[in-house]
Amino acid sequence: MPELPEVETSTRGIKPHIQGQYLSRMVMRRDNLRWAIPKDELKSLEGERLLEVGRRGKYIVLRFTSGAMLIHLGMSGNVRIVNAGADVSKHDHVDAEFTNGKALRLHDPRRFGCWLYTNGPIDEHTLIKKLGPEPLTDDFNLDYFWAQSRGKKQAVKTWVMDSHLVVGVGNIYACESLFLAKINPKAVVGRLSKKRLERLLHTIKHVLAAAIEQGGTSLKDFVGSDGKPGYFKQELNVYGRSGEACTVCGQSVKQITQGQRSTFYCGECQKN
DNA sequence: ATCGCCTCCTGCGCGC
DNA sequence: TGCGCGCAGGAGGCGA
Repeated sequence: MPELPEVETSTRGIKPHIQGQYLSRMVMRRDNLRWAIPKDELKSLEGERLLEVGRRGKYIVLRFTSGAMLIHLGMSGNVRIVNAGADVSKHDHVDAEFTNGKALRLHDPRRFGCWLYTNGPIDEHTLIKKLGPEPLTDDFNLDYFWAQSRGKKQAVKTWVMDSHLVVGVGNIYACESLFLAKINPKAVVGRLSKKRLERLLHTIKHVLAAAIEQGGTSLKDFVGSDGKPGYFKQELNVYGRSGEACTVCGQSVKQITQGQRSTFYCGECQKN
């Protein structure tokens, strides 16, 4: 589902409605998503003020006075602002209701997402502390990217999708970044030149920034927090275009499988 | 340490 | 119309 631009768009969308508000009630309609929902801990935040709505990687972070909530949308999740108590549809698993009458609602058919609690420093949470740098910050730079690449025998496509290397590069943006950098997704990371890694670094930043600018990619499940779809899909060069003409050279776009995920690329533009 | 495979789950589009 | 199949935006965990 959502890749980083979608999560960022969601975060920005929900923020003005709930940041600074007081949590009135947690409504949890299931016991678990990917992991158990820590109901008692989440309920312990009722009455507290939501100090900040933020994002780390693909986690939406809601920071309260004595603890925080970490929300991940998995493959099929979305969050939106509804009126507290609004009609519930299938797969609306959790609502966080606020005293202004609004609620943050998580909808996630496949339930690969999660809604967790932590009362320690957010950066030290088990799932957060191992995450790589944010792609749009200077922490994600050529020195780092180059150093991480040396000695790696992995294919570059699966490597850039590892959130421990850099967060936020999902299947769509990995394919699109490699296309724009003219690098074959099967290329072995440790054998890529610094020049090519520099190009990839820049295309990743560019593609993610452009996607955020446009409100995320609109595929099946993604709906922004205001209910409007994103508009990036029309700009995709290779993702989901198997058999169609490459936008640059006209050759048929190829589809292969890497790490149990589909990879789309142009055999002509991305020869090596 | 590194890598690749498996897994969680529902929904949708396709071919028959 | 119905059924079975394959595939879908993530990523932790495991075994080799």
